[in-house]
Amino acid sequence: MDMKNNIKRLPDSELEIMMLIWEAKEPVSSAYLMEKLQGEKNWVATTVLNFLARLVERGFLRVEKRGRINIYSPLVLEKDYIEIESRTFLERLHKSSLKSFVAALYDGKKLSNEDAEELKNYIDELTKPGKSKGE
Amino acid sequence: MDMKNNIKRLPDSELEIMMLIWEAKEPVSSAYLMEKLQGEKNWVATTVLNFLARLVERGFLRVEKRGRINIYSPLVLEKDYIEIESRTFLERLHKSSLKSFVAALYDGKKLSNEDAEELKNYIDELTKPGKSKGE
DNA sequence: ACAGCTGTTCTACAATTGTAGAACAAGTAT
DNA sequence: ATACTTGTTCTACAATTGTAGAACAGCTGT
Repeated sequence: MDMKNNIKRLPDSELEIMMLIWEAKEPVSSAYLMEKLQGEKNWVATTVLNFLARLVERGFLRVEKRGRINIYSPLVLEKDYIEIESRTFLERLHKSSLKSFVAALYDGKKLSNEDAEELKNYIDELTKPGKSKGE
Repeated sequence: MDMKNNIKRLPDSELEIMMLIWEAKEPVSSAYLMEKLQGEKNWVATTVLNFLARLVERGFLRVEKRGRINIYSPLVLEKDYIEIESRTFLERLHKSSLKSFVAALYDGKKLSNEDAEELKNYIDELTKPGKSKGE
């Protein structure tokens, strides 16, 4: 119940692997990952396998041998990891100001008015009284 | 005019230094930085000086010798760096969905209703027709 | 002019990360 | 049973990052 606290930031490559595994919604084999990485990254098998091994060491993955092949499943929840990373990112680069974050994107023209609208509606939902999520 | 394109992500420590320099709004000495880092980090002088040297190599800082001491000024705009990092972060962890980002913070209870309100008002401003900044 | 002091630059080194060859082990085909 | 194939584990190594001692250079006080 405090496993969530010692989640440490992952290096880029390992995060990329984790994202694919989380996305899969179920335990995956390295073959599945190689498949998904087609075109994207041109990592040879051992490279990917090494990242997977490191993720296991870090406690991010659990590996289960099914015959000769390895099946990996996440031990850290995507939600938890993303939440922590998002918070620390906001803290480090925006002094925890979400407004500053949004402003940065908007200034860079990377946030369209449509995105802004969507977000506004979403926030409206969140802040609508009576709508207290969690229970 | 394309210096902005080869901005590369900084390692944590160097970013921390850059943030202080940007915040200063004017060229600073290493002494000033040591001052600011008091309590925060317990880096000895050479450590900080080394980070500064690396930032100069990377093209993030310009150094000007004033007598025996070094005065550093940013060559990369805070705005540009933050914008790029924010965009890539959103891309990598949230598939570019700002809504997903906000949801992560809110779920983690790290986004208070006040913050949400503030952001909503801000977005209202942004999307208010006629208010097209930039031209 | 000389000895100290102090900011700067060089050099060093361990840990981490990206990347992959070498070696190995467990099925598979014959 | 034997050789082949193929996923896995070991080992390796260069580049990057965090961290700082050693050496150096320019004031400063006497």
